[in-house]
Amino acid sequence: MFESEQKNLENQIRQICGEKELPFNPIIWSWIPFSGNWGISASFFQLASEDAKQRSVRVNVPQRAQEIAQIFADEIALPDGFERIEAVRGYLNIYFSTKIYAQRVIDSVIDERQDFGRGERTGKTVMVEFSQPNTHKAFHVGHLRNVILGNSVCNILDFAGEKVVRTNYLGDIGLHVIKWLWCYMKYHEGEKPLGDITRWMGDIYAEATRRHEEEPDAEGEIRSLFARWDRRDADIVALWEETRQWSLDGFDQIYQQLNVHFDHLYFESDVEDSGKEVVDVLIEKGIATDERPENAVVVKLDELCGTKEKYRNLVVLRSDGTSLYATKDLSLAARKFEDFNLDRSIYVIDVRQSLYMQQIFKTLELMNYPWAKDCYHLAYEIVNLPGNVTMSSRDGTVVFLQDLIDESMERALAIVEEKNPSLTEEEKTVISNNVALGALKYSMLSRDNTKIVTFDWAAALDFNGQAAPYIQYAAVRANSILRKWGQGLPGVTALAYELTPVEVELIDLISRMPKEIQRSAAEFKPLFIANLAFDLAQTFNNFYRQCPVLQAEDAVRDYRLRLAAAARQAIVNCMYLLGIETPEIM
RNA sequence: GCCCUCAUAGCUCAACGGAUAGAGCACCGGUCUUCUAAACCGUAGGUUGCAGGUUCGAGUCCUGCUGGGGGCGCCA
Repeated sequence: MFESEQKNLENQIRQICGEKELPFNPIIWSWIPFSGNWGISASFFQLASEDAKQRSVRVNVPQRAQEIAQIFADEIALPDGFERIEAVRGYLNIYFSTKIYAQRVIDSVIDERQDFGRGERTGKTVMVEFSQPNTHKAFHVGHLRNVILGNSVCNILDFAGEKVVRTNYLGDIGLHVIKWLWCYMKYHEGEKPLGDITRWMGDIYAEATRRHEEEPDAEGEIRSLFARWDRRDADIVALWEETRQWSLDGFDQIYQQLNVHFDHLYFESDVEDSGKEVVDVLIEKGIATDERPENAVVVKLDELCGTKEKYRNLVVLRSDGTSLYATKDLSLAARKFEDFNLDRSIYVIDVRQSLYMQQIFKTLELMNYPWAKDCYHLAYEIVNLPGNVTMSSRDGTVVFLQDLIDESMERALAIVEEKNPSLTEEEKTVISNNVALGALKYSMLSRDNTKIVTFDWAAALDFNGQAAPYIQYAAVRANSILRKWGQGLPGVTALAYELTPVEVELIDLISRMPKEIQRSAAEFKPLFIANLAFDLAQTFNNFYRQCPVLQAEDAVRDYRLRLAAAARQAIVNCMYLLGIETPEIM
């Protein structure tokens, strides 16, 4: 928000460096880290160190940095909007005139509302592929992190200025589907899903797996069904299409609950044939080695790249000529760029597939696709159970998504009933929905992508502390002041009193939002936004306690009303980026 | 064997290579006659796994080690 002022200061520093024959480095501005001090800061240790090297003298760097900082503190002509400049221990601290900047921050939030924090359009298009569920299977908590992370990253990239294509890639073919069809035809012929479709589909899949192990004839029956599928027997294809649609409807139910949408869907079945064509090309170009029928078709990456045990070998086609995940991924990658003229292609896939992703990207590079370098694997750690146990449907350890949501909603509802019994049933439902899902999402987004999330019921259902409900509640409190005020927000109000430290801190935090969004987008880390949202909420709660709004004299009241509105908006915007809704009341 | 990743307060986690390593939970004690107490305040808690290195400066970067997790040709 302070770019032009920063530029001005940088230019002055550059000029002074010239005059004093000092080397010039690009200035890295950061916030003054002491609460209650609002302004920007830069350090001059590096400059001092380089200066000494250039002149081949030994200096005490911190001391010299302080001297240099002092030079700038003396020479710089403060631009409008700054009230103080000082050199402190090698740092140059430049303090905002709160009068001017506080107002600029508040005014622009109120003016831009839900767009506050948006970056300039970059004109770039980025595709984010996430979720990637298998049809005919269940959806459990292990799948949740991907959806929540992918969705949030999409929101953030969009807000940061890119055009985002939200894409899902559905595993609608393969052995798991045949197994499901086999079990359905044999034991559930004619049945149709009711209610929780995905659960129903998942139950049949679990049954199929069990029967497959238990029944001696199963293996043969499944194999012959696979053969019929391979021939594209009309009745099998018809059943596949019908049952696949059930799964898709079930996923829609889930995505709707999670408030996640996709702009485009790809299906494995769509890229299977084209994938085999890609493999032919690979063989033709000598990139892939065809060792059929004894062995598979393999891209020997280490051999081709001259690396040792780095990329290993990528199998791109089975020895019987059927396709693999890699077969399809290779053609899908190209198709994405053709279909949407992308600048970048992001894959949100868990960290266990890191090597595989590198293999795919490397193979694309060997095929000389110029966009191969624009593919990026956004790896995240998985969700485990306590004791570092990975959820597995085989072991029956999975926590079904719907169970979690239901339980969470129930608890949230009980708390709303207790805190606010006078609300209508509809209001209570909306609130418990926002609170329950918010808590769930926040718990996954507020830790780094590289950290394993340990799922346990108590933690998932804990609405206290650094969690979404705390943040939502802060926004609700702000809203409550505004509602009680009962009139439109006062117009632009000049600051007519000395801001208290907590007010300055709150405004400071609000002003950081645009930068945090850019940083978060650059690193694909919703965590930064999650942290900012919490800081905002915490500071707002302090403000709420320390600074009376409606009781204050008119000028103060008007200013604080606007500040409360701005703080609320900033919190709501952060939460939106996390895919979390903030209720009006709770 | 090779590669990736994680290790910070009792627990769960933060901390753009910078100033005094911070929150939450849990524990103990306090705060509703004032805009919703789903809140706030206070006390306590640390050799950032170990050893080197780079740097003016390292929880952060590099190397090695220890320990946990993951991955390494016909699963997705």
